[in-house]
Amino acid sequence: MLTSAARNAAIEDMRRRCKEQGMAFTFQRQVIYEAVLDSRQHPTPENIYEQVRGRIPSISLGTVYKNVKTFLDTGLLKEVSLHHGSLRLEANMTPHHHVVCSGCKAIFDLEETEVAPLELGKTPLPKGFAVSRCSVEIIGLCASCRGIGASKKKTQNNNSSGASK
Amino acid sequence: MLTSAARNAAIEDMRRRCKEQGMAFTFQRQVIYEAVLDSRQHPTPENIYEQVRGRIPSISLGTVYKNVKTFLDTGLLKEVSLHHGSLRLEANMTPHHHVVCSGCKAIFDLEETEVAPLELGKTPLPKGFAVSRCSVEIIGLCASCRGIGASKKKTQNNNSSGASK
DNA sequence: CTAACTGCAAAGTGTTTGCACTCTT
DNA sequence: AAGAGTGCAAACACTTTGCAGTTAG
Repeated sequence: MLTSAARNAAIEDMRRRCKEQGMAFTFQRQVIYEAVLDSRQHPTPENIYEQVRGRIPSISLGTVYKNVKTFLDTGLLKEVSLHHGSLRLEANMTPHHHVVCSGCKAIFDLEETEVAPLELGKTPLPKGFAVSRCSVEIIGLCASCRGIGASKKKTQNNNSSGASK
Repeated sequence: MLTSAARNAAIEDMRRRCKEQGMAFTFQRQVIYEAVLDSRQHPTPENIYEQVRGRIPSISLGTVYKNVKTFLDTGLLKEVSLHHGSLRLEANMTPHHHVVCSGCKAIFDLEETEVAPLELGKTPLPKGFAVSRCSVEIIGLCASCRGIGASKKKTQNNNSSGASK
């Protein structure tokens, strides 16, 4: 939960960033941003749309998408998973961890034993939550994405299933 | 990488499972499964399709999807991320971890301090990989998904952005 | 006043489904 | 032979794009 002060600070910060980047501070943008801020569950664009419609009935889903994208580029919002958009599969059924490149979305495996085991002893889980497994994601940039310039390059995973066969 | 023996064992295991569940062991299935097995990068259905076409030019993308789904249900394959399908957003830009329910896809946040810090000292990362952050995902079933029967219920995240506002 | 933003609708991807034909068992 | 699986195409869901009208600065 966000304190009222922290919430206001976040909104103020957003207004400032809009100014800085020469983007208009519209009511729609404020309400969309607040919707994510206030959301306990990490919302989908559709969720945001539904919530925002409560305050701006005329808003369109397209506007939500456009602004969400703008916010992601600006660093005002973050996406929870780097792997939405398309299903990624694996045949390795033994528990293991992943190293993922935020540039090209490549995923490298790590044996479970290669990462020090997690200590969940003092971790406050939601009431009634039954843990089945823990997975660690080490996020960063792979060698080649660093090479081509560590920018937001969309080198996009050319993953032709690698050196398979 | 998979040793030839392990690969054969996996394929044999797959054949056995097909028998067990009364599903036909078709050439398409074998080749699709092998494509994932051989893939270093975690492939998308499209990646699999491309690779399989090398051996079965007449295969259709629909067949790949159908069989991938079957394999997921059977436990022969696993999906890397629980959050493909739709973008999930957050405004919390400070590093933190997630508790995710594999039933309803709900995501709960954990402060970074609530999980014991990771030790990456002896972790062998891919050459040249620059870590930017680590995120822990604690996967399991939330109280309500356990309640309704801990099966593969598709209660689907009704996430109306929670008690916001 | 001008550039940027909004709403709407049409176009794109990624994925699922229905159906006739074919193949495993 | 019978049921399951395949290929094809149409249908869907999620996201992006183009455009004319509107608004912030």
